[in-house]
Amino acid sequence: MSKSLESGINERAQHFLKVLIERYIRDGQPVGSRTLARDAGMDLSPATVRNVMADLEELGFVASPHTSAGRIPTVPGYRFFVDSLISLKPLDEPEVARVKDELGVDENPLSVLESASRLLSSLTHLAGVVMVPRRDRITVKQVEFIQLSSTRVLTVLVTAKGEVLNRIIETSRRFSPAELEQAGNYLTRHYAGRDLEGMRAQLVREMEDARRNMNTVMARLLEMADVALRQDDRSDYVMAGQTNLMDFDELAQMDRLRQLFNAFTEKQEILHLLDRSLQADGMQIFIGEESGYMTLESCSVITAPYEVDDQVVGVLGVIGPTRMPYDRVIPIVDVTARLLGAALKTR
Amino acid sequence: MSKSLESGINERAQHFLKVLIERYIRDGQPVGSRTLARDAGMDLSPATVRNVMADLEELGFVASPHTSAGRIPTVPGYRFFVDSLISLKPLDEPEVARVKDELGVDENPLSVLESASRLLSSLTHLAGVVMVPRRDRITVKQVEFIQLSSTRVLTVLVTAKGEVLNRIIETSRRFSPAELEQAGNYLTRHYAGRDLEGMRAQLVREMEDARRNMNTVMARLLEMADVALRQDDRSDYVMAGQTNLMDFDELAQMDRLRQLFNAFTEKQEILHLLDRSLQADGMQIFIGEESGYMTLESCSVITAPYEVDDQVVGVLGVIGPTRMPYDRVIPIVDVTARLLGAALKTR
DNA sequence: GTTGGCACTCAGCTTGCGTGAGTGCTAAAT
DNA sequence: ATTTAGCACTCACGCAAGCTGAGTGCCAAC
Repeated sequence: MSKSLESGINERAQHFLKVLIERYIRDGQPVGSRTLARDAGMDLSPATVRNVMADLEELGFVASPHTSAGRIPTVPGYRFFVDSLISLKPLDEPEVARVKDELGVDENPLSVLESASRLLSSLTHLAGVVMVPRRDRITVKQVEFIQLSSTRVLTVLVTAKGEVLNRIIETSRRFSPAELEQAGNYLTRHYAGRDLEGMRAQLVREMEDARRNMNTVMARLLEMADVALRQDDRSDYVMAGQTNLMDFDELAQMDRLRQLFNAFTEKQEILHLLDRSLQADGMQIFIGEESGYMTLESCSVITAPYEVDDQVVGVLGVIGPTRMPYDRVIPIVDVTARLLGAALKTR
Repeated sequence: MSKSLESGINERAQHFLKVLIERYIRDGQPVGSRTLARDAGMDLSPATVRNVMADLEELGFVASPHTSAGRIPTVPGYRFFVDSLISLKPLDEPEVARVKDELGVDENPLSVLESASRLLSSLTHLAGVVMVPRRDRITVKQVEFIQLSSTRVLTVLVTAKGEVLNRIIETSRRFSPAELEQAGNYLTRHYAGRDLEGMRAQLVREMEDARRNMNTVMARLLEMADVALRQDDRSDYVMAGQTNLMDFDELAQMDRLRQLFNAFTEKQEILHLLDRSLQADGMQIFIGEESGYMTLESCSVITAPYEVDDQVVGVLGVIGPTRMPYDRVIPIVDVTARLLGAALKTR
């Protein structure tokens, strides 16, 4: 209607939106024109602010829960805020030190992940989540085969970091212990230092060779190894601080909370979301309904990928109510992701 | 005071208490004299019932939340009820069949446990919990040692059921692959079929022998094996249906719920309780504060040990509000424990 | 020992009222 | 043309009053 509207959202309106959202995030109350006029520090009267608010409401950035309530941000409002208005509050030195420290102490890779999710939840007072690294980028140091029964063979993969992966495979034919040992030694000798994916590719090539040279025993053994490597442990995550979410009154209704906690134990929905974030590299922010899951209604999810040796191997993040302190949370997720990557680096 | 009181609690009073508790469990409302008079089916007037109630209150079996409210059971009331008054409602055929069925389908021992806890929670609408079996009673079929580095050896124990246990041990001395293989073969040959405990006992004896005969290499190897077997995986449990507990209004306050869910993720408190139940064999019922944990205030826990080949290897049970249908839940826990034992039996 | 009657209690619901925070609109001021 | 003051209006929320119903304890009669 008015000319200033046609040109979209002007400087001043943006400033008001920013202040409004910051205020709302701080104390969870709808923000009225009086308060906002004071907070914005621009020496304007509440009446003027009301005009601006009306514009912002028209544009869909804010809404009022009822006629005489003041305004709260909408999802598009938050979106615009995090995309264009936010001033991030980086962690201070002691905090960074703490993250480094707590990620450093442990040997066992799994408990490093657990520390990370505990850190995320305790720094943000939200729920922290860390996807376990994809294994196919992990380097293998040693391969052993152990006969379990006439048709079952246990494959033991030892990773460079000293983790041990077990895989049981059914074989069509019985192998002698000597053959198995030989196969293990062969793989260890020729493949050590490669990641699973690399091993698999190489294996396929050698299988061709063996078949051409009519070395059927070798071909069979390689085939078996291929099956073992192909078995992808389906992805998983570790989580901490779920109960933090009980403190937010926007999630205080039992049915909402129940849905949410069910999603946490079912895992697949969260896992799917994490996987999407893994594809789209870089930090991801899902605000409210944006994630597309009913269970995460009125929740926001912030994720960041973490990399080991310049390879993205997983994502981590936090889950909390839409009304969360993005300016603090985003740097926390970011830093944790970086430092987790560093902590997982081959020692 | 009155003559009937001195002689403790008489037949009729017991009947009233039973009916009252059944009624209260059914619909969660304090039970008044009028209702109780009707329910008890003894053709007595409310006034008479009131007299009896006054006696029961004096004895501490019931209490009234406020002056004009009717009575609800106290913890001692529930206690007396489950010890002396309860009429259990056994599962019907289809239900037993369902339990058998769902415990039977899976191969993997861990997912059998998960099925069990899911079953418990879905049959009772409470939270189901299953402790993972103690390993030291489990029979070992095969032992292998794999050199990881100069001082680290991976022990692979294959159980009779095809489970694989990994243990990494630090050794004081370097062993050759041949020595390790020999040791593995030796243990597999001489110890296969025994449980971990049995192996450990035998091992100690042979170590003595070896030392006497100055066979130091053998002594060292046996020592190493001893370390591997001694490593107890600390106990753990699987749980299902936690969110069921959100439906009970006696647990609907956020702080209570939060404490409870924290206890579920912390694990040690629950674990300790399960362990106590494991010591005291037979079914255990902890009502409200009886368990001694603040976090389980106004919760009851019902556990039963499950056995494989006449050996108690673990416990399972349910956690729910004090006001739970004990008459249904007790048989469910009982049957599930029996059938889980059967499902885990060596095939 | 059992019962009816009676006075009493008290949680919970409804109703009405006042208050305060906030709005939109209009007309005047800058 | 923007900003502001003023005004009427809306509505959640809190509070007190009042009513109702379920229930009790006690007493006197059966």
